[in-house]
Amino acid sequence: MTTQMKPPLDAELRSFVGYRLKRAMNVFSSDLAITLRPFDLRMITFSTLSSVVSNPGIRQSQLAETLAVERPNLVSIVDELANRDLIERKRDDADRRAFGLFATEAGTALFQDATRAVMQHETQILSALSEQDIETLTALLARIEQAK
Amino acid sequence: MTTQMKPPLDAELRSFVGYRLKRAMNVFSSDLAITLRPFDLRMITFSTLSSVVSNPGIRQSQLAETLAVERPNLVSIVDELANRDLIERKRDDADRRAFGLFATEAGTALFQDATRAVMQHETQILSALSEQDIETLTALLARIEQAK
DNA sequence: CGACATGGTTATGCAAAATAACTATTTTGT
DNA sequence: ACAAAATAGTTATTTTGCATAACCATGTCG
Repeated sequence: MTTQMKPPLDAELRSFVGYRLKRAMNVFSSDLAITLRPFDLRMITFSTLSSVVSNPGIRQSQLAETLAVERPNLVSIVDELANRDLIERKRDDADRRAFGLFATEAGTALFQDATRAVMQHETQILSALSEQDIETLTALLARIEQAK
Repeated sequence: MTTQMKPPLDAELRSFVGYRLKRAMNVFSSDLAITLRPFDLRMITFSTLSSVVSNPGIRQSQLAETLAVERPNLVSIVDELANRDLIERKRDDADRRAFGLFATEAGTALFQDATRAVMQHETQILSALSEQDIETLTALLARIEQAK
């Protein structure tokens, strides 16, 4: 007698790439949240910190644009990081409406530690994929993103 | 003079697959939401309807498990579809705690129309990818999902 | 100078997602 | 057979993410 494998209840949905994308994303992000918890960071605060570390002096409006976050929502995110002295708002003398954002030493250090953890997380969750697979995946995702 | 391409402000983040995944997912899902609007369906109600059409008699608890939705949150989703007479709750005589869910004729019809639209949407948003690419992507996403 | 645009903020609303606690029914263990 | 535990569904509540409108301060342009 052959082993009869009954199809999952979402078999039809699995024919949609969008559904697969969402499922993979859920696994990935809930797992990543756990990785970031020890640093008291969420995905969005990690992303924000990353962009500030890599782009000293970046403005909130640029950040909002970059991370696809509404400006009003970015305020509390920046507040949170600033209150923890991980980043600083410095008034821009040339345009006194704007702030330049800068990571503090503590912010840079935390970011480096968190980055190591995130990289470890990625290699762990992607352990079933080869380097080549990951490049392929990245390229395919980029093409979807550009399809906008 | 060579054209100088300055790196995007999220260049570092783009080295993370998780970030790419999220960005691609955002494009995909906000676009899909527009596709579903004419049918007055959201991603989750479409998914629910799909599972009910494909699995007549499925229970809410199975549905919640399948779609990775908390049971309490599924109640209002099922309510919504039931109020629109797209699905029906029928008491299970064998286990009178449970309901079996069934799509009505109208529900099945709407689902078929919506499915056509979603399939069209997918071919459109994935138009830059070959059949082979899509299969590859699907397989890679499945492996991430299983990495749980 | 006055009109308009831009950077940041506040307030607010809405929907998604999670948790606790409850009723009704079924299953389990002795 | 019966008490205890488990399961199906529900209600109520909270938290969070995401979006919009309206506002202040500053800068730009006619």
